[in-house]
Amino acid sequence: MSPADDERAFLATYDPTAFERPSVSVDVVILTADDDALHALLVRRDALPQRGRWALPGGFVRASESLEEAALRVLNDKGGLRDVYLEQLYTFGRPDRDPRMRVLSVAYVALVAHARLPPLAEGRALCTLHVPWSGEAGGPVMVLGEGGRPLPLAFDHGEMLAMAVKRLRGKLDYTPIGYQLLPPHFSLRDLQTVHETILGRALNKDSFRRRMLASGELEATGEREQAVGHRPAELYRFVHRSAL
Amino acid sequence: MSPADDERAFLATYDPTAFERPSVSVDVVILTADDDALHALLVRRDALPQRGRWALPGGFVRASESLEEAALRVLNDKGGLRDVYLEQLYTFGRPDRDPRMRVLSVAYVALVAHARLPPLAEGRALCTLHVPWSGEAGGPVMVLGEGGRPLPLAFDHGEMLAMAVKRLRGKLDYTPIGYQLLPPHFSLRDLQTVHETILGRALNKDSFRRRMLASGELEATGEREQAVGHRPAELYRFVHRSAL
DNA sequence: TTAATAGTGTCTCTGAGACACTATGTG
DNA sequence: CACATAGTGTCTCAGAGACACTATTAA
Repeated sequence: MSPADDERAFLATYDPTAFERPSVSVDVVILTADDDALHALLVRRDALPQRGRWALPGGFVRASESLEEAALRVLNDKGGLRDVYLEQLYTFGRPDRDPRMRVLSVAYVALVAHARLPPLAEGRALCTLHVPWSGEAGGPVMVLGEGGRPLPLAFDHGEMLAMAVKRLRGKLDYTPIGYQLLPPHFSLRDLQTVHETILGRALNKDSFRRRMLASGELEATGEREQAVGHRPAELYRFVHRSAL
Repeated sequence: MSPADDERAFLATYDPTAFERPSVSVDVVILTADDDALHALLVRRDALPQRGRWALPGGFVRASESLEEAALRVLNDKGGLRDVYLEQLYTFGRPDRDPRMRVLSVAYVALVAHARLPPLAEGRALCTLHVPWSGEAGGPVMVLGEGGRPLPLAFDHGEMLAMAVKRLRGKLDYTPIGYQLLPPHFSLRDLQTVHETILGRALNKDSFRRRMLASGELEATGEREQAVGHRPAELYRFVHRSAL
């Protein structure tokens, strides 16, 4: 019998139920920047468990789809979002993280320009993130709702939000990823504000300009800001570096 | 009925089989540096599927254990290793990545000093990694066995190895994580060699020394190298920074 | 004209690379 | 002694911060 026949014969008799299997979901941290603050799209749970608490949009992974496809589906179904930056974050697997049963959750981060967010359906909200630590130290984050009150988060979704911010801060050191949170054309000031919002600290204007322009990833569009009460800034777009 | 009662009543009637569930495994990239090269501990599969190919040590996640506990169990059972650096890497979930059934795999990276590796059991090997790309560009890696011949890898384990190297290279820019691959006391030359091995390029000696000593994470032990044919280097140990 | 921000030119400071020089072990 | 590598002192260069100065728009 050839090795290929071996494989076929084996697979025909294999029992896939021999090991206990957990449920697997994806949860997506959908981040936006506006008004000098980071916001995340959260969904109020109206089903048990954890009814009334706020959760990241998520869903169970279907048998035929990859993890990333599941995350894209969640983005589309729960946020009405397509073609956004999406990156796998971390997989959470504490046995007791969901009281119903064993559920692993693969967390993703998505970045969306504020203007691209469709109107929010009932039970959804853009909640403001408060990050009380600097750099990539990590730690808990607080999420404020409409009235500025802290919102109770479901499951370990607070951890996921915190890790998303941490990851983003790390990436910003070597990637101008902030443009994912801006419209296609933006001023350098806009970009700096986004970076400052993510990092939670002020940046040096001159140095920021120099770094961004030297990166070769920005291209002047020739357009300028409209109707601002001062000298309008030139608008730039992002271009992907040809080779490094 | 109180919210807490609601939760209890709900959980009592919840059907955990309502969604299809994949199997979940952990695979651990156990890395070591020796002879100016990175090595990974691989296991030759003698069961189907993919019999004869080389795989990362791994195992299915049990119902009662967290992902990290599963990875620690794999380290102990398949590598005889305890108290090593361990970090979650990425979760691989292509629906067809295992021909038996849907298996998600949460990959971990472990770093082990070469001297701490116990003798290898039958069917295990320390295989040399060849990384044909520089920086964090990413790309495929080649794994060489005893005779220097490329080994066929099982499933998507080549991707896991490549991502482990990529992650490690990224971390090295801001963490002297290389000490995890060295004995407790080591010379600066040893540390530099490890960093060069991981990065795949030569580093400036003076600058490396300055950076390491300035980081505040190294402490001179007062000991020196023994029986080298030249001036012996001072040995250092790592200390965890108190505050940043 | 004034207010406000965009954008530039330049000085300084710091960290990395380069390199020469000294120190200290073995044979 | 020669030799090899550890470790230091110092020059140069590049990038970041600081800051003053010019440019350009709306009101």
